[in-house]
Amino acid sequence: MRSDYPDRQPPRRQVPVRAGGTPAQQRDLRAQGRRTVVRLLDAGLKAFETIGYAATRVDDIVRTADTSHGTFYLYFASKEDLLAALARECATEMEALADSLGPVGPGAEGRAQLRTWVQQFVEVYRRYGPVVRAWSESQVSDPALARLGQRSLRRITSKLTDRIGEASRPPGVEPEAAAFAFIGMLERVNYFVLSRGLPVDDAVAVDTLAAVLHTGIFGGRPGRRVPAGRAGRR
Amino acid sequence: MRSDYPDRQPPRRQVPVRAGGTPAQQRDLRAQGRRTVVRLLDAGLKAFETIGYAATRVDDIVRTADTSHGTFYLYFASKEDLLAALARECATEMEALADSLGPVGPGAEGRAQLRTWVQQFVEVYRRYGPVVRAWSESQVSDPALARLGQRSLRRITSKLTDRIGEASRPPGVEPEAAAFAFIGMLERVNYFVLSRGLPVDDAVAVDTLAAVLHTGIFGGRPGRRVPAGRAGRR
Amino acid sequence: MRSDYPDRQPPRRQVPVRAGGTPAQQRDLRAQGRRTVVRLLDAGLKAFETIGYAATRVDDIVRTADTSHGTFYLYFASKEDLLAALARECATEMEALADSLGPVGPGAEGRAQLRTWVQQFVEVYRRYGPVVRAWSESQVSDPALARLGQRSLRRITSKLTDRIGEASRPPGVEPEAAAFAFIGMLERVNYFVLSRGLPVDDAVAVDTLAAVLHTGIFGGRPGRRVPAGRAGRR
Amino acid sequence: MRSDYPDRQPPRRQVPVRAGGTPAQQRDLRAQGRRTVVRLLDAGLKAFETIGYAATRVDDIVRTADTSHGTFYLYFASKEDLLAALARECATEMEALADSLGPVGPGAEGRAQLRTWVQQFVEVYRRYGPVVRAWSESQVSDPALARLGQRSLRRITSKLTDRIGEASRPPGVEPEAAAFAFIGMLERVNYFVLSRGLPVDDAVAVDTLAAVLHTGIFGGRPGRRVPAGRAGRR
DNA sequence: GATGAATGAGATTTCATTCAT
DNA sequence: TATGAATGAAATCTCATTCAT
Repeated sequence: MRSDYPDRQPPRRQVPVRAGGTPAQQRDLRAQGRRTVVRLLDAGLKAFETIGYAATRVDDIVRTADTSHGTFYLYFASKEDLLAALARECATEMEALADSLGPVGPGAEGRAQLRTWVQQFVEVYRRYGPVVRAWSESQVSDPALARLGQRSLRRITSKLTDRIGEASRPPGVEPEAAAFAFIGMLERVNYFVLSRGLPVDDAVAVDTLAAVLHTGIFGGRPGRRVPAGRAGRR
Repeated sequence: MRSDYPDRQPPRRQVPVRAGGTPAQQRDLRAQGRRTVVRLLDAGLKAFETIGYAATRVDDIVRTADTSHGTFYLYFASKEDLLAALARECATEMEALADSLGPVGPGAEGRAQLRTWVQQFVEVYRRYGPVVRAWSESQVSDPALARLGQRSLRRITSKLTDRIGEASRPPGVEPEAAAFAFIGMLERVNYFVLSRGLPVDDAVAVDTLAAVLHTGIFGGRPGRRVPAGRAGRR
Repeated sequence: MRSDYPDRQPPRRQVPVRAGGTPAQQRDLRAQGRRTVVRLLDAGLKAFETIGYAATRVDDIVRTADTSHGTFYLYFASKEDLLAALARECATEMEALADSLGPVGPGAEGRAQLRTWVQQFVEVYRRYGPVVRAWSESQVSDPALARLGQRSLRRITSKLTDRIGEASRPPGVEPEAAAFAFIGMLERVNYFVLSRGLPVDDAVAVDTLAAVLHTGIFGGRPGRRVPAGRAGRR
Repeated sequence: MRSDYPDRQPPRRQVPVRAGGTPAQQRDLRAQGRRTVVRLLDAGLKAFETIGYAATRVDDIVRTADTSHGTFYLYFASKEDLLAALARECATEMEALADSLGPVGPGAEGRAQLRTWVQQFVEVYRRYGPVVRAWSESQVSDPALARLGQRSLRRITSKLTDRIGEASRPPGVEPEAAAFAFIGMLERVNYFVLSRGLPVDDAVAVDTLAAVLHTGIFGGRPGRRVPAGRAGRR
């Protein structure tokens, strides 16, 4: 068995609004236009994923979307404008996710809830990882976009800070710092697993994350510890 | 009191070798040349810190270093070559740091050792953060440089994996995944604190990180937990 | 008193033919089509007025005309084709105006006639100024259109040259050069007043122009001169 | 005899400062760089002259200056930036010219002075005509540049307004409107003569302008009028 | 050793015009 | 008749790198 937990029904997440960028928002699109927007968004996300935001050329995006440069600029003002459109989608999902986290108790149930939440984070991140990274790196020059990122992060960590504050956490754990540790750990592990080929099974990663967060931050009772040396590397 | 631990004497770290890039290594530099190399390395690091590796132009570097384009190429073959030179410095420090981590016991002493180590990580990261990030993003095209990054990361996580495997960790914590969680959490929190203006005191962040890692990964006994709601947000 | 002259009945000018461009002339339009042509012509004139012919985009025109790119090309072959349509209207009016100038005597009556003519020029220019300017700048690539402009100008100046030649002008005034001075002065002053916000009342400008032209070109007797310093700046 | 006036010694005009655009002003150029700036300014002026500001491509300029696109942007931020550099030169000359106009008396001497001034205007315009025209058309988007144009025009017409106000001008001539008529007439006639191939000899044009301005605006006594019909077209 | 100048390949962006509905 | 979508040629602009002094 790869995971200590049974699979849970993931709550259905609503389809994100696939809106275009600045130029597209100044007129209303018909079906064909909306399809093109979606193709461009998908192509952009894929290119950011594959070669990174900075290295992506508009040319890479339009080639993947099977359209022309002219068309790209019909819907987006620039590469950064497309990133912004994706970022808005991502922010919506991330904030909904943050809002869905309930109190985390110290027992097995709390841990299971945490694990479910981590699992959902993984799913969102699997889609929007490159956006999150371009965002968190100083790679955006548009201040509005940077602010959107700050606000989103703040909103998520603020919710986490509250939940951590409610729990009977280990001594030395300051809630706000812990909130950033929480989200930072999730982000990086997902990045390593998804993009950098960390050879760890998804479910194992989720279990580990949930366990570390629960015990290390929320004061979860670990139960009987694994004796040293058992269940070693891979 | 901001920190649970007394300040410890940070072990003296050796001064890194400030070598130039490929062109500089093919001849031997006099004092003036060596000074120019150092100015360029510092300027590069600063620029990467401020505007990110991808957005940094050679022009930004030479302006900060108060020198010229021509001079830059006298010592470095390219922007990436300068990154590589910084990366070699960084790798040296990071690997030395990895090697310095001894076994981490479940008691107060283990936790103190962990905290010292985290503190040292913070110091190295404060200097080389931008290099680490450029490295971890898919922002390098030189395979040798990419390999250097992979190797360094692997060497650190492998050491961490060993130390985690030795400890009697909480159930669900798989050592290798936990090693990545460990390093990822450190990296991101430092990034947030140093570059993104996370309003958390350094010492508090270090305490929190040490506490989470010790309890959540190394099976540290937390002692009496902080009751819920106490010592809340800032 | 703002003007030295009573208002005169401006002679009724016929409504210009609002024909479309090349594509429109190859079929016959129904009422709806004709309305669209008029909307496009007006929108074009307005855009040329506001941002200049060169800077005007087809998009500016169709947005103002509240129609689409596709529709534009249903009636005009290009932006220049629309300019040509406006230019034909303008040429018709300008040449009719030129033909309407009778001999200008040196007395008060000659001056009044001149003033009336200047007034009519103002009215035509108020409408077609941007066309005249696009025309006079080397901004047209269509040779036929350029020729139309040359011919119109020539026809007007030739008429003026004749009228000036008939008059007993001041020494040094060569009729043809004076004709260009005449029309150039009118054009620029109107441009300054209408487009560049020259803070001079219309009637005052017309009076001044008529006075300068009459005395300076047609040898008009000024009567008693205004003593220096009187009726100074605004 | 082509002109009614003997040639006068034109007052030596100082060489204009040939400064580069925004990028060039942020560093100091050496001799080679300054030479390149001059080549680009000259090439730009020539291209604006030949094909008009709007139609000129940066490519036309660099081809004439025998250099590369890259070099162009080393010294100018854009085509408009080069226009601005030329405009600053032009404004300097025009304002100096405006300042040099003394009181214009009604006799032969006043007329001669006016003629000399007109002659100098012709010379400046011969050089900067295209700049003046690009300026006066709504062809600039940079507000600072537009303001420079307004200010220059205002400064010139304000000086002219004063001089006209001092003179005992014909009735109906309002000084400020007349100042615009003055400058507008000069500008357009020069434009027709220089760029549109008006077949009038330079000196004849200058004579005519001086005569019209002197008699029509400054109340100059024309002396014996030329009888109608004499000295007709060409 | 140092520098400013120059380059040109390649990226971004614009926009007149055509097309499919 | 009308339209929004699409196109691609051509323009603008950037910037790592080389060169001449």
